[in-house]
Amino acid sequence: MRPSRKSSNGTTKGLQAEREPLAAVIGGTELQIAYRMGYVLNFYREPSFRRIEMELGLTRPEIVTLIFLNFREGVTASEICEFSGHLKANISRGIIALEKKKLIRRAADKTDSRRQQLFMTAAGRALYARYIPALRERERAMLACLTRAERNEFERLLDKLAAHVPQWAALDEL
Amino acid sequence: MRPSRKSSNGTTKGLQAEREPLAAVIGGTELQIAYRMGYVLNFYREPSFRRIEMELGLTRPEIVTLIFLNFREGVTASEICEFSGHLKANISRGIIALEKKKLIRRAADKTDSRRQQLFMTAAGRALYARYIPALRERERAMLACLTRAERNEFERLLDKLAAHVPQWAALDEL
DNA sequence: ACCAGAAAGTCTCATATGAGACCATCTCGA
DNA sequence: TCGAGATGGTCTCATATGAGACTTTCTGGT
Repeated sequence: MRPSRKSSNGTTKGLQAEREPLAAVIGGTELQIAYRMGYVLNFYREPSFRRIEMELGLTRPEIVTLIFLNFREGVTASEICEFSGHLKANISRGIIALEKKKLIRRAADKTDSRRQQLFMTAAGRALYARYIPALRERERAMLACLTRAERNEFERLLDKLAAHVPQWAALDEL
Repeated sequence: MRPSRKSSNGTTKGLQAEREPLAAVIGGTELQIAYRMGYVLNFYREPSFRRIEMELGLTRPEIVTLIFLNFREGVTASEICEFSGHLKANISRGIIALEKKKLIRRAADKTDSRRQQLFMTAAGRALYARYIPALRERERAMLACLTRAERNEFERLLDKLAAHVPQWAALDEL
């Protein structure tokens, strides 16, 4: 499932109500919780990411790579894959592109010459600084309807869910 | 951000621990809550969807369209866009493909000849029945680590977030 | 010390997707 | 009643993506 549009023309009117209360539609599918997570997340993430893609000429793997590098320099491509969920082919392409644009640089890992550690350049840091505020602000807006206590609880539950991902993510039968 | 791989070879070992506790990485980016939502959701959604894509030869818009139709017949393309987050061009293509495969049928809306209402065929229902159990089961697995009370609370918070989406989703400045 | 298999990263190919133009129909105000 | 603009849906084009083959390097068991 991919994100959401403003009806593709500029309004979000359709969301407000009209023929059915929103809740009726949202809760309608069988996958209640998963669907809602996707619904909220899509509206948060997609418009911002698309904007970054268009205005700064970055692909998603590139955007995500810079986010990870900002968090910790020296990270490798496969670590980014592991935690971003992008396919390694795409992260690889993104890294090549980022290096070409001088936004990151690579250094062979001394202990394992297959790996290459990644580092931001000043230009990379500058570009990152141009798009991250909007993402932060939009996250804030998304959560604004929750009380502080609710937000804390929501985060706690998400942490718990995230910590348990390894227990079921590998179950391909599902 | 798109989903997650099993390191691309078949194991999920990298997730378990190794160089850093998972939590350190997960919580590392600035966008704590948004990132975690994406992380969990990706591991839930992507493997299942990819499997459906490959085994049943459906695209994502097609999968989603069948899910919506199962919930309510007679829905139109733009309604599916509105709540699924897919672009209308893609839903349109999906609908055309689904009709070609005889999984749905279309009927012009009498009151507005631009719109066309969509209905599942028996074959569509049968195909839907083939993939939905795995999605349900995987959602169950994802939530299994929560107590019943936590799950209820999580759902309540998601509902609240979803209900407030219209208040900020349109803010393009963000 | 060796070899089978795993892991990191790159590449190719086919395809699904995003952007946006386009057409037809509808709506609403003057 | 007319015309401007909104809306539903389709199409085209360029591009990002998924699948998976491939190379090189590392690892663990014998």
